[in-house]
Amino acid sequence: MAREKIKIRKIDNATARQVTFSKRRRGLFKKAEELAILCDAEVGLMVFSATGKLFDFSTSSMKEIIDRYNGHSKDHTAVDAPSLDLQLENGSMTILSNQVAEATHQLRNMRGEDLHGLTLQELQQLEKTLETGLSRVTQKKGEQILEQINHLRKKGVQLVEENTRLRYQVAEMSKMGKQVVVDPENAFHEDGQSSESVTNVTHCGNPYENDDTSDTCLKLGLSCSGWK
Amino acid sequence: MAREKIKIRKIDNATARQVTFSKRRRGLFKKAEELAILCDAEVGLMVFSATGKLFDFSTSSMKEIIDRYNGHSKDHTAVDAPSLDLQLENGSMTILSNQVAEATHQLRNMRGEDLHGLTLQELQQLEKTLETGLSRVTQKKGEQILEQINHLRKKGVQLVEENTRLRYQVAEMSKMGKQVVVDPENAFHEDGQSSESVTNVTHCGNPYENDDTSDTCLKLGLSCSGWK
DNA sequence: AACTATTTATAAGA
DNA sequence: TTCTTATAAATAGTT
Repeated sequence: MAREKIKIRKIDNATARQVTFSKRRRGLFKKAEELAILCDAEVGLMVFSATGKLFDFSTSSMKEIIDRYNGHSKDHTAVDAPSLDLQLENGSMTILSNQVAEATHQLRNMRGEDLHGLTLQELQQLEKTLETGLSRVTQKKGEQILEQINHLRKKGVQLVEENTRLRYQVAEMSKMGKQVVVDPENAFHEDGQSSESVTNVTHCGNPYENDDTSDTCLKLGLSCSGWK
Repeated sequence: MAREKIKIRKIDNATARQVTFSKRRRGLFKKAEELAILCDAEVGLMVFSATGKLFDFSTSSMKEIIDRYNGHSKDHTAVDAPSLDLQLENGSMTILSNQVAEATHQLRNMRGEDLHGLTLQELQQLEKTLETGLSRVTQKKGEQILEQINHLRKKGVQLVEENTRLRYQVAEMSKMGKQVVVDPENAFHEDGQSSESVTNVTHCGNPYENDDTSDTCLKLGLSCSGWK
C-alpha cells in the first residue's frame, strides 16, 4: 500500500521485516482500538514478534477477554480440562525447547564450534553469512570509532579554548594582582596549558577517575587494544 | 476514512454501527493475517461484537497463543485458577521464552542485523567471535574439499584400473572370439577408455543421474560455483 | 525517524 | 447485505 504493491509473503530481508513489523503492528493496534470504540466491541489482540517479544492490546483486561473467549469457544475441552491444558502446555514447551535447541545449534555453528555434520554446501552458506555479519559489524565499529574520535576532537577544542581563557585570566590577575597568592598547582607550564586541562587529557588511559570529560576517551582507549 | 472523516467515538446509529463493525472487522482480520505472514509473527485476535457474537483469528491455535501469552505476561493471575503445576509450567515457559529471545537476539547480532544498542566493546567482541567462527568454517570447508578431491582421485584410479582390465578382457575376447557379438555401446574409443567410465567422469556437472560413483563428484561440482 | 507516491481501507450513498 | 466511489489512512521504499 505504498510506493509499490507487495506480495503478502514473508519478507526476506530481516531488517525490512523488522521495520514493517513495527509499522504494521502500530497500524493494527490502532485499527483494533478504533473498532472497539466505534462499534462498542470488546477486543483482545496478542502479537508475538519473530524474536519472541510480546505486544498486546485489549479493551478490558486480557484475562477477561480470554475467559469470555473460553466461554464462547466451541472447543469446550479447551477450557477447564487441566489435563488437556497441561498437554497443550507441554506442546508449547516442546515447541519452545526445540526453538532453543535450534537457535543454540545455529549459534554454535556460527562460532565454528560444531561443524561435523555439515555438508560442503552448508559450510559454504555459513561462511557467506559470517562474512556478511562480520562486514556489517566491522562497518558499525568503524562508524562508532569515527563518532568517538569526533567527540574527542570537539572536547579537545573546548579544552584548548578553556585553557586559553584561563591562561589569559591568570595573566591578567598576576599583572595587577599583588596580594594574590599564586597556588603552585595552578602556575603556568612551559606549554601554556593549565594543569587541570593537562590532567584531563593525559589520564585517558586511566579510567574511572573523571566522569564527565573522560568517559568517551575511556571507551576508545580500551577498545584500541584489540584492533588489527 | 472515506467520504468524510469521522471522529473515533461510539457510532450512535445502531444500524450504521453494525455495518461499520462488519466492514472494519474484516479489515482488521485481514491486517492481522498480513502482519503474521509478512513479519513471521504469531497473532491471536478475539473480537466480541456489541451483541455478544465472537469472531477470532489466530496464526496457530488460540490455545497455544493464550498459553504463550500467559508465559510472557507478568500477571500470572491472568487465566483461570492456575494449578501449581501450571504455575511451574508457566515459569518454565517464561525461562524458555527468554532463552529463545536471547538466542534470537544473539543470532541477529552475529548476522549483523541489529547492531544499534551495542557499545564499541561489544562490537569488538562480536567481531572477534565472527572472525574466529569464520576462520573455523573456512578451515573446515577446506578440509572437506581436500577430502572430496582425494575421494575423487581414488575413484579415478579405480576406474582407470577397471578400464584397463576391461580393455584387456575385450582385447582377449576379440582376439580369440569369433562368434562373440560386439555391442557397439561397449566398443573401444580412441583413448582406450570404456564408455561406462567416460560417462562417470564427464557427467560430473550434471547431477542426479548416477547415484553411486558420482555423488561426491556432484557435491564438489556444485560448491565450486560459489568459491571466492 | 521523516517523507511521499501509491495502495488500501472505508464512509456514505445507492 | 453488497456495490460503488470519493476520500481518508496506511504504508513500501527512500533518504
